[in-house]
Amino acid sequence: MNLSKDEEVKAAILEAAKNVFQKWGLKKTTMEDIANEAGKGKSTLYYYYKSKDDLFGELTMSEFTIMISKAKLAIQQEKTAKGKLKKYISTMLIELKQTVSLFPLLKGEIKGNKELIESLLKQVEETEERIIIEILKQGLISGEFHFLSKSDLNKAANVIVGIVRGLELFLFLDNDDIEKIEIITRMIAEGI
Amino acid sequence: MNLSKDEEVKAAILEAAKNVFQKWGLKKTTMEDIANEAGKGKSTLYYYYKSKDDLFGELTMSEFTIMISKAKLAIQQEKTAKGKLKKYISTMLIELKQTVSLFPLLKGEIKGNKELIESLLKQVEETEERIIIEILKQGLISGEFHFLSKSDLNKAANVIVGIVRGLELFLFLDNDDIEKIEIITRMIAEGI
DNA sequence: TTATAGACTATTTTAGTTTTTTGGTCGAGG
DNA sequence: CCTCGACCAAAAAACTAAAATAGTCTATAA
Repeated sequence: MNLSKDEEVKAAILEAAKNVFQKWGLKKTTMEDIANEAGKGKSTLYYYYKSKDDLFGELTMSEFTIMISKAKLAIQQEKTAKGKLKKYISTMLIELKQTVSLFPLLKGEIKGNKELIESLLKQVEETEERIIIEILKQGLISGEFHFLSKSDLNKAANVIVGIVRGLELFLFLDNDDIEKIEIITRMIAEGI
Repeated sequence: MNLSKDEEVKAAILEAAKNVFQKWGLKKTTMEDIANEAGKGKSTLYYYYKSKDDLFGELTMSEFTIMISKAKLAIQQEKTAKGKLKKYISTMLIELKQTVSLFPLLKGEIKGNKELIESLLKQVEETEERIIIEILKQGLISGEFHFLSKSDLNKAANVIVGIVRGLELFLFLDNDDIEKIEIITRMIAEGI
């Protein structure tokens, strides 16, 4: 049961990091701030995470994983591919703003360690594309998508990720502006 | 005829500015660089532009105006609202990357003078929205847009600008990747 | 052995100062 | 009316010393 205990502490540290990031912003929080918030010594953090970058990376991916879980859950409750696509997009639009480390990353606000940043962005994009590809495949089989051809599938997924990313970052959505989200999802799924 | 001559020199200075911006990047070019490129004395620049910000602003809007002219020209050649919308989007996607000052501005790479930046962005967004609203109105009248209602018109235009902005900035389009652009425009106009 | 923390070090950031560059003005002159 | 060289004040870059911070090592308790 030691593994489980270990994971528990790691999660608690991530939670503490999330709290202080929210309070002070990413750039202004130190490892000691995180340690204090977690009620641990600073060196203890290094027992669980080999570097600050490592901790940041795991926090970011944890936030992303949670978002993806919510999206997948929402998708499951939809039968049609169009419904799934709509749910996916609206979930991502709503949830991303709640994240403290993923959102700044996608906005390009994070500076140091280009390799880490690139790797995180790559993982995120690939995961998103994979999910959308699955949805598109289903729609292709069911014949829901009138204008999508099999050969365009990957490119279409890539385009949709780009569209959603743009909307996430450039559309000022007041806390769930349901109307706008409805317009967006309908436009993509059904056309204007 | 002095006004015309005046405009000519102003345009030549903007052209010089564009050249050096392209060579050194916005941040690294000075008024003297621009003056040298234009073959003028630095103070002469100040006879035509009252400040560096003023010059930057006029260059940016000049690039934007050229883009908009191209888009409008392309739109004129289309009969249907859907056709116009497609042309508008593809023109903007292709042309923006060619700009040396508007593109960095939209990417958020420009730092100083918040007011100027905000004012430029506002002008750009409003102009884009106005054009799209006109197209949408036509489509509404002709009944081309199956899912668009009159009350959604402004929000829909806002959403489309957001979508296009996202694609401009996040989709890596190799010199006119016609296929992707076709997918994008079709997706927005016709749905998937 | 596992988990923790305190003391320590090496590296990075920051704050403060000096020097250089640059935006902008002025008056002279073609 | 248009252009420029000389000039100035303000901003930026370069440099440095001091402080903050990331990361390590060792001791210790469970």
